[in-house]
Formats: sequence, C-alpha cells, structure tokens
Amino acid sequence: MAKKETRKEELTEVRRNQILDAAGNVFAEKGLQKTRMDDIVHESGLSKGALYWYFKSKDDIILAILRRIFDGEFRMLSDLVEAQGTAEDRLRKFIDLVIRDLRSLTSFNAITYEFYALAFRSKSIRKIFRAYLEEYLRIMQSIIEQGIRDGEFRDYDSKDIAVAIGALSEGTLLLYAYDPDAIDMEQQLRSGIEILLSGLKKPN
Amino acid sequence: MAKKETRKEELTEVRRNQILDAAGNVFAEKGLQKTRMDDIVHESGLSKGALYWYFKSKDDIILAILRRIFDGEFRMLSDLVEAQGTAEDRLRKFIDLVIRDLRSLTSFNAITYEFYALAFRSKSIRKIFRAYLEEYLRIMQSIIEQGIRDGEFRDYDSKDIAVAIGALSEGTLLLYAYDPDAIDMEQQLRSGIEILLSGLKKPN
DNA sequence: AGAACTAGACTGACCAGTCAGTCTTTGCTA
DNA sequence: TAGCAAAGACTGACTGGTCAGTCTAGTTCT
Repeated sequence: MAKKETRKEELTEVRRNQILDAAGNVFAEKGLQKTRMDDIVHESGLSKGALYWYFKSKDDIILAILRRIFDGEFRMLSDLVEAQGTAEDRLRKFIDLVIRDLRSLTSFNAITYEFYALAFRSKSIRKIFRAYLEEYLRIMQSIIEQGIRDGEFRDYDSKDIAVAIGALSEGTLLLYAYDPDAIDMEQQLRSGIEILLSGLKKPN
Repeated sequence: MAKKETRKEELTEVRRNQILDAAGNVFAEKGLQKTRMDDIVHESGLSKGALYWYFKSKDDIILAILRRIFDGEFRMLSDLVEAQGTAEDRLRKFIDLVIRDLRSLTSFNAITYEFYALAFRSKSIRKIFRAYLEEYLRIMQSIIEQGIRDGEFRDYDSKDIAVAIGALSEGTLLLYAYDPDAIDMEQQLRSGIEILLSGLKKPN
C-alpha cells in the first residue's frame, strides 16, 4: 500500500520534472511570452492532456520554474552562512558564489527580466522575490555586523552596506546582460567588491 | 508653400505626441504587454486608423516611447558633463541627477523591466540601451580619470569604477522596484556612492 | 472494474492590424 | 473667385491568425 503510494508519487515527481525541464529549455530559448504550450508539449515528449494533468496553467509552470531557480538561490545563501573566516573573506566568498550561480544559470539570462517584469503583475512571484531579498539582507547584514564587531570594518549602517552589495551584484548582471561584449561580468564583480571593501575597511 | 509644409509638419508632430502621451499613460498603468491598441485609441481620443496613420505598429509606438525616455537620459548625461568641481563633487552630482531623473520617471518604474526584457528580442531597442551605456561609460570614465590625474582618487581602472557606479545605480533601482517598502532608494543611492567614494579616495 | 493517465482535435476569446470608405484641406483652373 | 479634383487625414467595423485551455475517447495499470 505504502509502496504503491510511493511509486505513484515518484512518477508524479518524474513527470513534473520532465515537464519543468522541457519548459525550462524552451523558455530559455524563446522567452516566456513567446513559448507556446504546444512547444512545451513537444519538448517534453508528453501530450497536452498530460501537461494539464500535472499543471493547471502556463502561469503555474512558470511559477514552478521560478521556485526551482530560487531554491538554488536560497541554497547559495545557506552556503554563505556556512562560509568561515573574516567578514572580508566571507564577502569575497559571496561574490564567488554569485559567479558560480550565474554560470549555472546562463541559459536563463535572457529571461531574467521577463521574470522581473512578471513580478510586477503577479503577487506570488513578487512574494518569492521579496522573501529572497529579505533572507539575503538578513544574512549579509549579519556578516557586516560581524565585521564591525570585530573591528574589521568601519561603523557604517549594515543595511546600507548589504543593499549596496546586492545592488552592485544585480546591477553588474544587468549591465552585462545588455552588453556582454562591453562588460566582463566576473572581473567586474570582483573589482566592484574590492572597491567597496576598501571603503568599508578600517584604515590601519 | 513653406508655410503650408510647416503647418502640416506641425500637425504631424502634435498628433504623434498626442498618441505617445496617451500610450505612455496606458503603458504605465497596464504594462506594455497588457495594453491593447484600443486602449491607446481610447485614451488618445483618436481612431484606430489615425494611430496606424502615424505609427506602423504597436512596436513602433513602444520604440518611440523608449526613444523619448532615453532622450531624457542623454540630457542627464550632458548635464553631468557640464557639472563643475572636483571629481568627487561630480560623482555626487551624478547621484543627484539620477535621483531627479527617477523621480520624473516614477510612473514608468513598473514597465522598466518589460523594456529590458524586450531588449533581448529587439535589435533596435538593444541598440538604444547600448548607445546609452557607451556614452555613460565615456563620461563617467573621464570623471574618474580627472580624479586620478588630480591626485584625488587612487589609481584604479577607470572603467571598473564607472561600471561599478552604474551597476550600483541600476541595482539599487532594481531592488527598490521589487520591494519599495524595504528599500529607501534615495538614501540608499547616496550612501552607496559614499562607500564607493571612501574606497576610491586616496587616504588622508 | 475502475482509477490514473494520455492523446490531440477542438473551441472560443482575443487582438493587432487592415481596408473601404468619408471628411477636410489645399491647389488649380476657367 | 467659384468650383472642382486630388491628396491627405481620419474612421471603425471587420478579418484572420493565434493560442491557452477543454473535452472526449481512449489506454494502461492494479
């Protein structure tokens, strides 16, 4: 009995992933807007009926994809929590994590801003973004505060710094997105954090 | 003869502006995607035929609106060129200009990311964005170089700094856009530039 | 048997853009 | 300068294509 349930749940899981993988590919290639349900049907190797058996709408699929992406982002944040060392080390570590993360998401670069645009129209998407921002700020502020407490950093407002670092990362990604030839994203992220750090650190 | 031509051209100008104003309002309210041509027709007080007399498509209208917005942005950059003072003063002035500019564009906040998303699908939109980025970098780098030359700033790479400042501004706007309650944009822009400046300036 | 699932043809709302025709202004001719 | 034709400006009902989502008739598994 339990076994049957498990097998059923497993299949459900497999099918949902199969659909989300397919949708991810097609979205990354054509954009959210231009992707037709039939494209996802085709790419997934299933039928339209099956798609609507597992997801109730296109928006539902988009939301599930976004949740998947943000699962990765939250995992990145928890890696940051676990990172050891001085506050300075941990901020550099954050940039390393961002770079690693962006590399794994390159295919989604082109639809990032479609997601942002959707956030303005969809409460549930906005909720995900805000939860992430909140968690990010919480963790980053605690790192900054560690640095201030240990006498490493000047006594700036920790939220200001946390927002600045987040803005720097997001902004670099944005500039890179619209002109990848003009912007070397990795190098730029690293030099950006160095400049911030040299303003942040206490002169000694 | 010349007069006749002038009157005709004036009418064209008036009508195109009438349509763009209407489109701007409706776009700001409903988003680019959700706005119907009939909405613009209604808001403008003209007919559908008239719209298509002056613009060849919805995309054409969107492009014209974007050009209008970027005209303002380029004007902001030329104000920056004319700003006097030390490099430090001029960087603060840049932030003031950004703030002023954003205030005048608040109604477009919600569609900014629709424009970004479009830039991935439209070559002409991408071209506008890139031209702006290029001009921004040119001007910002010249300010940074002034600061380095005058012994005000440390000898960082001027492009790195210019990109970092641009990223900081864009990124702050992005974070603000998705959670205006969590982010005080103006204060954040100002404190962001102060941190960068303190890393940028030569000690003592 | 019947629940879970699949197939894909079909429906209907939607909407950018068109078009055939009307009104208005201008330029020209007798 | 009245009268007229052509060009230019404008109208809105209509079209044609698109596409998310539905439905019915199955099939497979237990």
